[in-house]
Amino acid sequence: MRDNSSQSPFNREQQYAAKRKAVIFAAGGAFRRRGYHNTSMVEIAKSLGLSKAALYYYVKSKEEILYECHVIVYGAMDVCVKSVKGQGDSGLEKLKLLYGEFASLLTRDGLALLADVDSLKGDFQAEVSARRGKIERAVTRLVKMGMADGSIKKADPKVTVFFLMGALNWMNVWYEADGRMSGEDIAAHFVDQMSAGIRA
Amino acid sequence: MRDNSSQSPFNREQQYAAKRKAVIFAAGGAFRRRGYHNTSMVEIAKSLGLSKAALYYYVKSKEEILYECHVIVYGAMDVCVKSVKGQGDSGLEKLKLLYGEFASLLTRDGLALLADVDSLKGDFQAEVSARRGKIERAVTRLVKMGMADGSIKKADPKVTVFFLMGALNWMNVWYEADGRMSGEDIAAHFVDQMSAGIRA
DNA sequence: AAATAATTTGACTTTATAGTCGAAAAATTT
DNA sequence: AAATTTTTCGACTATAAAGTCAAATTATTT
Repeated sequence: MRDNSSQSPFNREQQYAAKRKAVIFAAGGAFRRRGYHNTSMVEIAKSLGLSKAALYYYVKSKEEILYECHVIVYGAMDVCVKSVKGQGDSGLEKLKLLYGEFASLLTRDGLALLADVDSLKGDFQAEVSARRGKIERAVTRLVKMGMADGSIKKADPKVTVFFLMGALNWMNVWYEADGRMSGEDIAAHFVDQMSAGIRA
Repeated sequence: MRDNSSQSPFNREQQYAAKRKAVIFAAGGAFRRRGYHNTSMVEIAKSLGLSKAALYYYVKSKEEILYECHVIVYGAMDVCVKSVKGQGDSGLEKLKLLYGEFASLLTRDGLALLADVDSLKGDFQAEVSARRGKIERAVTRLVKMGMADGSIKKADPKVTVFFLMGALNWMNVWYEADGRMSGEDIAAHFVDQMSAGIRA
């Protein structure tokens, strides 16, 4: 009885977790491209070479997949928020760093800010809304800080944030890693256009 | 036998058209708020004090409603494109005028740029995509013009346009005519933030 | 007020797809 | 290689919501 419990390719739990993640990412990509309700469980299964029933060995429901997609992205965004803590001298500089992290996040790893929050019910929707709110508040905080320290032009903070988060959210619709332009180049462009729009 | 054929409240065709429009706008508002697939025909009907069956006296299918919603918005945007023709001295000035028209359009009349293009099939989707493409090209044209005449900072035109159209498209998600800020104020803010972002 | 036309409805059918389940197949352990 | 556990699947059920239709209701015309 060898103990393989910690060596990756032989570890049951890790294998399971990796496959579950593959299911969620395959689904997430399809959700981004065609929308949650326009993607069936059968299509997700086929894209992985599985039957629909096999999917339910890894997830409880289709809604749970959508929930996990959101949680993964907001988790990654939380990491961004932390990673820029303490960096940047002004509100604007801080915001540029954070926004750049967000933009490159969304051009990597197949992660996407899905819009389908309304397809979630009850606790799922509540938690996802809360996490989105948290991110939005982090951004708003920096915007207000910038307005206070004179690095960002004074204006309604909420609308300012909606504008720049909108541009980010819309990436799902058009961004495909098609090689025409690298994710980092797009991220750099976004930081430029965003910051020029609000600079004092 | 009086001839009422042209007096509005007694004209059959106009009555029918007005009611059909009410159906489409009620549905469009719900689609914007909760999404196409999260809105049932029964809900649309109830919001108008009708039964579901009555809806089908005015429209052929749910998909037709979504199609019409798109057509109405792109029609209104086409009008905007025409209305700013010949105005503005530089590419940037022209773009500001057009963008302002778009923004105030979307804060009036319950019109919204719906994202659910993928829920349309075949010809419906083809036509809506074509019309969206047309608008996008009109905007891109102005951006390129501005880059050529020196009023807009040189950068990748496509990404530049995606950014500013994204901010516009995202309005659906957050904008409610709740009085906190007037549509015109929001439109003015959007023009400012957009133009500052790309000005040479 | 009878006849005709427009509008609406309740009850029904159809359809797409989410989700279940017992058993088979594959991998792992003894 | 037998036993056990993990993974997969075919065939099924359940369900929500779209769409239909004949008949009832309401409005309009004669």
